[in-house]
Amino acid sequence: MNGGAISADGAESGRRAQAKEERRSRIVRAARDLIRETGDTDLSMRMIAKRAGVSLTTPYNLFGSKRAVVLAVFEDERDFVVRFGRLQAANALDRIFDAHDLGMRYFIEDPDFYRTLWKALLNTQGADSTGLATPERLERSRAAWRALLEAAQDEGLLEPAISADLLERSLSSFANGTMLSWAMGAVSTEALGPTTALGYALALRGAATAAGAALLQARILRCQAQLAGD
Amino acid sequence: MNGGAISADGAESGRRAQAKEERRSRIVRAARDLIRETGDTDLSMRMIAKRAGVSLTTPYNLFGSKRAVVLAVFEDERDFVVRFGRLQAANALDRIFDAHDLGMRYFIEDPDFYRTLWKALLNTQGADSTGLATPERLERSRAAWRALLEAAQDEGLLEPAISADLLERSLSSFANGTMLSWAMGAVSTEALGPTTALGYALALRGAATAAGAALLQARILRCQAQLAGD
DNA sequence: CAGACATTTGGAACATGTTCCAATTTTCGA
DNA sequence: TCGAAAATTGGAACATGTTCCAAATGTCTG
Repeated sequence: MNGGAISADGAESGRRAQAKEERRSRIVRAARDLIRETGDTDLSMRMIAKRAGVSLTTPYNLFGSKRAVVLAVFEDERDFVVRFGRLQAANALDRIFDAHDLGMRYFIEDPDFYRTLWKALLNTQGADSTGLATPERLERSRAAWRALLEAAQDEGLLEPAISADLLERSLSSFANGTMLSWAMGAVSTEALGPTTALGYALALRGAATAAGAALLQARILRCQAQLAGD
Repeated sequence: MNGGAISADGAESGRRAQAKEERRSRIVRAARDLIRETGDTDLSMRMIAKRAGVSLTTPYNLFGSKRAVVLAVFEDERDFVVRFGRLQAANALDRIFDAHDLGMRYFIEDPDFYRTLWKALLNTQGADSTGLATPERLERSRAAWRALLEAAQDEGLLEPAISADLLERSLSSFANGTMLSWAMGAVSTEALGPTTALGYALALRGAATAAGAALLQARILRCQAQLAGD
């Protein structure tokens, strides 16, 4: 029944599975290129299929919906969590903002591309509506952030009485809200970085010890100054 | 050229304008009723038009797009800013959370309705993509929040060094992000209130004076306790 | 090698948002 | 009251996401 062996890392190696995998990535690449070249326009399933050299029904077999294809493009572009561990900053709070910078860089360096992606991901016509990331991806990312927050607690910069889990949720909600405004055009690309950083700093300072609060106060004022030049 | 006189409050009184106004509200009402009765299903322009007793093209003449119709439904339901001024709480911070409760109540009391509305508003297919509110509405609401924040500064609960305008933006982004998660199903309706309140409290505490921080700390722990029962 | 199986393929079909158009109705100004 | 202007109307049309189907293609198992 199960064609082909399954190797250690879960990748199937049968010829059938391999061909399927190749079709998958051809579709993802086609979608990515179309967005890169034409933005929103021509990002239709018929176009994607034509570009990928497959039939219109194939993306539906492999992904299920247009939204799922776009989500695959999104996650394909972001090897975010991988670089997450390599943050060098001295204290945990600075590492948090370095991580934030890391994440923001994608959007700032390629705004048109990611804006299109985001807008497409917001379309929740289908019943499933799997959020803005694959469950596994989401969990990995959340765990990484939680680790940073817990480190900050261990270093005595954040109050241990405030749940790192809930704090992570708050930061993530804040980021999503700002991205939403950005995708809709209410926040400019230049303001995106400082705006999210300010929100992070405020929320973190709300959970900070005296030592942490001092560090964050400086950052808040810096973000404010950046945003003042508008 | 301009048919009919224009009365003081901007409402036109000519027969033509009156008929148009009535068609407008018939369409909005039809859309509202359809959402109430069937949720997402059957919320098509053809259905709305049929229910409103107008032709399919009329909503496009009067509103421009389906999204604009839904936005009109949304704003029709929320006389939010009106009740905003009548908040009684002793200190400005409590008034902020009362206002927050006021706003949340809509969503919590009628989750299906508002979830559908939100999901429809997220669809930014058209080029215009006017955000989540009419510009005038948005500005009125922002001004009301700003006033509350400035009152808190005047009462010595929030630091005056932190811009009330930017703080308002942060709170609003946070609310939008949480609503987004809620609309997509990642946050339950029961958790919606405490989750947004927690985010507000954290961000406000990040901008608070010592006096304000103490008040907010208590609220943060209360929200946390509410969310722990999951 | 041959048959069983899994997938892809074309193609049609459906509902949808949106636009265009000519014909019609309704209102307004003189 | 009459003609001009401003809508609405009905209908068709288009592109889209999505689903369905029978036929074809390729792959695995015995």
